[in-house]
Amino acid sequence: MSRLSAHSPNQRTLIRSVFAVLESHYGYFDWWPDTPPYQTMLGTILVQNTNWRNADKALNNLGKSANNPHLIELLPLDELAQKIRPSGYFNQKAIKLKALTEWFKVYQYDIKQVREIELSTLRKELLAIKGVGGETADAILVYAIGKPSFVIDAYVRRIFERNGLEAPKNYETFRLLVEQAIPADTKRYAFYHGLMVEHGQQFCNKCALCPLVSSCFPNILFYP
DNA sequence: CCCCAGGCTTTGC
DNA sequence: GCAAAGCATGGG
Repeated sequence: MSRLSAHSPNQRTLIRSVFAVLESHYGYFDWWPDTPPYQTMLGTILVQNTNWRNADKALNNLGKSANNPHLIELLPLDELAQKIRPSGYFNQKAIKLKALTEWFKVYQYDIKQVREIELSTLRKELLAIKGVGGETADAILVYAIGKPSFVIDAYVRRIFERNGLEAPKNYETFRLLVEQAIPADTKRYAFYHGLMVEHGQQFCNKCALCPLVSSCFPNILFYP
């Protein structure tokens, strides 16, 4: 299979085509729907390098605290760690949840105040939080805050690489590339990332090729 | 027993 | 600036 190198003129076309194929196959769905913003933020930390099943167990263990930053603030660190045990790395993640909550407190735990802030400013603030890297920051931005920042995760990388894209190794470079290929829109960014996860989870991660898209690849590569 | 899952920070070169 | 180690549980 031929690969499109970085800065190839067809690079963005390939990206758009992959999304188009997935969208036509799976149709629209509302991914991560109706989850309260604070709980969504906690979820982005808890799911780091684990599966959603384990992250969800941790959220359930938190009970009402999962959507109440005041309760998380009052919860002793070691108790918090024990509750989130199923998500793995629980000692580190407990510290991360505390740090994230401290950041939220600056805005009086009010998501509306957060949404007043400009995207680039918020992104810098989030990246400054201990335990929040690029992917987590973008997930918080798009799913909890509602800003158009595209999440680059293992699924996005894997699927694009298997479909001929020479994906930038650097996170920021990759994110900007995808964002240049798609109009900035929160709902669309959320949905397209959801498509990647949906598709990635339906196929064996060890497969050399991604069955659905690779079979469509000959038809979409040279599509204008 | 092995490997993997929607990362991030720290350390060492 | 990049590679490697460390963090830890649950499921196949």
